[in-house]
This record gives sequence, C-alpha cells and structure tokens, in this order.
Amino acid sequence: MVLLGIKYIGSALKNITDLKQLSTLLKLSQTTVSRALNGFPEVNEKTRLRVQLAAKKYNYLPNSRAKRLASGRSMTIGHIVTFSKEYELVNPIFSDFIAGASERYNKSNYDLMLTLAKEDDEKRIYKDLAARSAVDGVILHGPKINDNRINMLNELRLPFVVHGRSSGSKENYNWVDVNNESAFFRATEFLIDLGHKSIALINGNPNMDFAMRRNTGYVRALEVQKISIDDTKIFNGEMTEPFGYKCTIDMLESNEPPSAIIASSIIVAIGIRRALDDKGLKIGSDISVLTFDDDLSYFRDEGTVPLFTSTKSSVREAGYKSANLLLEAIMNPTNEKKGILLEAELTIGRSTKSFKPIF
Amino acid sequence: MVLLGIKYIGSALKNITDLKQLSTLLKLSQTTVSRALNGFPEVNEKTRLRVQLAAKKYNYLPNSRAKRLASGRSMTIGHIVTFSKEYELVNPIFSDFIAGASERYNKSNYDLMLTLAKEDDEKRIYKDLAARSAVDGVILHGPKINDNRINMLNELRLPFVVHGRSSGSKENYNWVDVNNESAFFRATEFLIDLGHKSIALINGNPNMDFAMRRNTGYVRALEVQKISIDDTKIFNGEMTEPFGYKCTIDMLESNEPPSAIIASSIIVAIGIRRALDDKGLKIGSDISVLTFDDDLSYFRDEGTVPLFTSTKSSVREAGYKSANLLLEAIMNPTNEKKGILLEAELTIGRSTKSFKPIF
DNA sequence: AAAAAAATCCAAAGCGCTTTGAATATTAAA
DNA sequence: TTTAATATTCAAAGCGCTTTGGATTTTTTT
Repeated sequence: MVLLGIKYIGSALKNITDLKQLSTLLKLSQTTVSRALNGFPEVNEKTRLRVQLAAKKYNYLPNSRAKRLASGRSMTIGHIVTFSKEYELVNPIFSDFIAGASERYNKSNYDLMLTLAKEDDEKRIYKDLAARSAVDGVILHGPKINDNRINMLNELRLPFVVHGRSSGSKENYNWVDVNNESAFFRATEFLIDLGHKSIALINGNPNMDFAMRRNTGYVRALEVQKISIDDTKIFNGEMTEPFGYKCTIDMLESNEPPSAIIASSIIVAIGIRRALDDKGLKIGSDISVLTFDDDLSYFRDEGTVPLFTSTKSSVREAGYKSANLLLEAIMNPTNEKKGILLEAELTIGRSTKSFKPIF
Repeated sequence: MVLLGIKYIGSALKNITDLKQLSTLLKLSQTTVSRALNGFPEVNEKTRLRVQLAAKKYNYLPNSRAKRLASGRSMTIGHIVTFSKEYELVNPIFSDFIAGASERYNKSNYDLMLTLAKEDDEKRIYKDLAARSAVDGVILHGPKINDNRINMLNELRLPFVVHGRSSGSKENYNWVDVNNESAFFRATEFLIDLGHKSIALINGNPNMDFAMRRNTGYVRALEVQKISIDDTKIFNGEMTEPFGYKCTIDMLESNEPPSAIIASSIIVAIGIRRALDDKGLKIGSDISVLTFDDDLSYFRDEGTVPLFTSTKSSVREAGYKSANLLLEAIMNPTNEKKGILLEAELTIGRSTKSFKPIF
C-alpha cells in the first residue's frame, strides 16, 4: 500500500528517508522544504511549521553525507590524540577534555572525529584530513616547545585551536591554556611559606610546553626566596603513577630527601603517595605533597577537605572553551587570533603541612 | 601560469584537490582514475602506477564528503559514551578502549566519531545517527541488565557490537566481553584459599551487567566454600577513587571489618589503599586487596612484582576486537551474530597475603 | 485598479565522488 | 586473417542535499 509516496507496513508509518519523499508528501519543492528546515527567512511561517511537523512525524533528518557535500562543510571537528612511542600511553585527561569540547559541539550540531595515532604519524594525519577535507577544524593537543605542527596547520589553512601554547613559536594562532607558570609559582611559594626549603618537582616530559612553563614558575619562586635549585630534585617524564612512585623512592633513598614534592598530575601524586606509604612516611605530616589537578572526574575528591593540596583547573572547562573558540574561528575566518588564559586556583588539602625535620 | 590544468606558484607545484583536475592532468577519464586508486581490477597496471604516482606527487586524496555520499557508506564508526547524570563522570577506561578500536579502524580507513552524551539523550542519538545515516555502525558501551538499547539498535538495523553483554536480553547481537563471572570467582576463591573468610566486594553500579556478573562469581565462590554472604560488605556505585575510599573507611569503622577486599577497578583500589593508609593499615599484610585491572596505560605497573594482585584483562584489546567484529559485521551483513569472551588472568602482586587476624 | 514591492515558492545546477553500461583497444582462438 | 574473447577505457547518471536565479503569488503603494 502506497499513499502519497509513503509506504505503510500494516498501520505503522514508515520513516521518510530523503528530501524528495518529504517534499512530494508535502506538495512542496525540495528547495522550500530544505529552507524551511534550515531556518531560512524566505519561507512562510505556516509552511515552515507544516514542514517541521512532518519531518518530526516521519523521523526525517537530512542525510549527513549529502548535506556535507552540498554545503561544502564537514560539520566535524578533528581531535588527534597521540600516544608516546615507547609505551602506548593514552593520557586520561583527554577524556575529560573531550567531554567539555563535546558539550560545545552538540550545541551547534558539529560532530567530533577522534583519531589516535603514534606521534610519528600525526603530521601525515593532519595533511590527510586537510587534503580529503574531512574536518572543518582541529584541536591540537599536547603542544611542545617550538611546535612545528602549528606552522604546518597554518600552512594547511585548516582552522585550529591549540590546547596549551608553544613557546618559541613565531606563529599566530588560537589557544586556550592554563596559567601554568603562575600556578607553579604560587604552589612553590606556598610550600616555601610553610618553611620548606628542599622542594622536589616531578614534571612532565621536558619537551612539553606546559612542563617548561611549570618549571619556570617553580624556579622563579625558589629564586625569589634565594633558595638554590637542586637539579637532582627535578624529574621529567611521562606522568604515570609508576613514574611518581619511582621518582619518590629514588629521592627517599638518597642522602637528602626533600621535605616537599610538587607533582604535575594527580596520577603522579597517587604514585608519590604509594611510595611514601611504602617507606612508612605519612603524607602531609612527614612529607608535603602538592599537585596540579586537572579535576579529572573519576578522581574528584568529594570530601570537604580534599586529600591533596593542589592548584586546580578544570580540563573539562578548557575543552569547552577550546571548542567554542574553534567554532568561532570557523564561522569568522577573518577573526584575529585569540588566546584564552585560565587561572588555576590553589586549594588547600591535607597533604601539606609546615616544615619540620624528620631525617 | 597554468600548465595541464595545474597552477604553479613560482616553482612550487600546487596540490590537486579533485578528481577532475587529476584526470585531465593524466589525460584519463575520472572513472579510470577513481578505479585505479581504489584498486579495481579493470585497469592496466601501468596506468594504475601512473595514477598513484601522480596522486602522491600532487597530494591528492579523494574528498571524504563526496566519497561518502557517492559510495553510500559513511566509513565512520560511532561511539556513544554516556556520563552518569548525578556527577559528570567520564569513565577513563574508554580512552584505552578507544585506543584499541582506533588501531583497527585505521587499518581499514574508517573514521571514529565520538559522541558524549547524558544518559537520557543516548537513545535519541542512536536514532539520529541512523536517520541521518552518519555512521556505518556503532559500539555500545556500558550495557546494563536487560538493556533495551540492544533491541532498539536491532530495530534501527544499525550494525553494532556491544562492549560487554546484557543478561536477560532476548536479542541476538555481537558482543565482546571479558569473563567477569569467572574472573571474580577465581579472585574470591584465591582469597579464600589464603584463609580469608570475610571478603568485601566493592563493585560497580548494580544495574550494570558486568557488575552483576562479577557479583555472581563472587557469591558462587563463597557458596562453594560454605561461607555466608554478608550484604553489608557488598558495595555498588560509581567506580571512582573516592568511592573506594569511602566504602573502605565505612567498613574499617564498623564492628567487623573484612580481612580482604575485592575491587572492581584499579581506580577504586587506589581509593581503598588511601583509606587503609589513613587508618594506619598496611595493604597486604593487614588487609588484602585484589582488584580487577583493565590494564589502563597510565596506571600500568612496571615493576617486576606489581603492587596489586589482580584479575587482569586489557580493555585496549577488547577495543581492538570489538572494532574488528564490527567491521566484519558491516562487510558481511548476513554473518551470524558472534560473541567473543576474553579471559582475565590472575596476577599475583603484593597486596594479598594469607589471612591473619589483626583486630 | 494598476503598478511596484515584498513575500513565497520552484526548477535546475552543482557539490566531487562512484558506478553502470557502453565503447574501444588488445589479445587469443578459430 | 577474421572472429571471439578479454582487457582497458570512457561518458553519463546518480548519491541526497544546498543554493542560484527566476517565477509566481501576495501585499503595498500610487
């Protein structure tokens, strides 16, 4: 049984799957139906309502593939997440970052395309995305010092936003970053105020921009207080739990263990805690620990007084803001490039106490 | 300066952006060029080589948007990840799952589309994806007992693979799951063998299928040994670090603390450890802890003897296999539905010791 | 009431590919 | 050498939308 071009199976009405069906049903041209659904002004409001109702009734949604081709826009944002070559590490902060970004994309009907790649493949992937015109823009994760991906993306004329920044880069680009330098300056200063003089830093890989800035903040605070920098207490590496553990054990087994440790990630801090525990030391009272906290959802401390004293900044919020900036840049390609700097807040927990000698 | 349809800027040759340009350059029809690039047999091998070389030279890649429309396939797999309504939690295991899936997709030039959504929106999203024909298939995450999403996806005729299973569901579907029942049976049995009689279980949300199966395995092991089940020692909730902490504190402050605890996630186990530490108890010697371990990359224990005794199964591998099964199902729609059951391995660490009374 | 302006709608072209069906060139069989 | 079979190529249609330019209708102005 066929009625007005719509097939019925029994009494249940079948979905309409393309514009043509819908327009013949409504006795309108495809043009008008398309315009009605896309909110163009040159269509009578009564007609628009009729169209919208029919679309809803028959579960019609425009075919994404066709829409993307016809409109010349992919309505898709690419995120390329790399894992380090040695280990196959996927940074868990990206889940929360993407949760924030996704929230923004949903509002504008953009899709999110995720590519996981080995570091060596990353540049090829950007080039491919641009060549095959698969995305309208990308988010650049984990910028390094002097990151030449930025230069490359500018040359590709692919709109992008950097999550973080790249010191040394001469390029002009959009970015969303947390004030790492200031966060770590304040963190270090806070520990010095508590009387600590030997403060270790367990940081990310040294080629990462955020690690460099954090190091700068840390060093500056020590210099202000005329405390000499002890290179044996600065660690750089992949910010895993075992890394935090190992660095801490090494220090505790050395001649002069620090009285306080600053960690670059909550996951590292968890490793530090395990090491202290193994050595029979009490966090806070024996050794103070302060961590940068991305506010990862599965580690969110719900207690009134959190365990870790931290400089906290929501990576999820960074995701939302990055996405927002990128969509703006896509809509208005002539916009000036813009940087958004988020401040971290220092939250006092139970992991820091004023200095008292224990060794 | 225009040469053979290709514009030169200075001496640098400009990329070719569509088939037409490439085919006129090569003095071939679009048909032939398309076939040459897509590996069709009806094209001379010399011609194919010539085409491939030119494509590479001019950085030509077929426009994804056009290709998807013309071929009728999206070459895209959808992953819908939900966050629970109360908290906005994004499960970190999904990073590693997706890393595995992504590896498989890359091999077949599929893209991965990620949607994060509130639980309430999920069904609408599946319907939309199907209606707008945006993906060729989806992976269903976090199946619940009697999950009606499965029924819905079958009705939508959208190919899918469930990561996990759904007990009670009468539907026929593809799935990849770890043998949770057996893993937790063995874990419990192992602790009983060590002399433990009071064993707590900190599990996921009770409506989750995996949580139910784990509970079943745990209960069965106790029953086999004629140990009565103590409901006050079974906890269900979102598997966060604070949840592990809180459950443990509650038990330790009760009249009869357990001598061993089984955790459903390494993140919960970290919370347990913190609680034990706060109460001055030593993990392993005072209270044994055994955890299910998804082998999350950022928590991977590199030491020779890992801290936690665990039943381990790589969620990354599950991701790869799920992706593989889905692509198979898409290629051969008439294939029988298939289930893949992964076994977890019991790895002995330092967090479990034979029972000795401490209270 | 006719003319001008505004509102509403439509036919057809085009997005950049894939794929069908036919044409042409080459090779094998008679 | 001719014919049949095979290999290779091509022109054109079509995927399901958006968008252009024009046609038609309605409203406003004179």
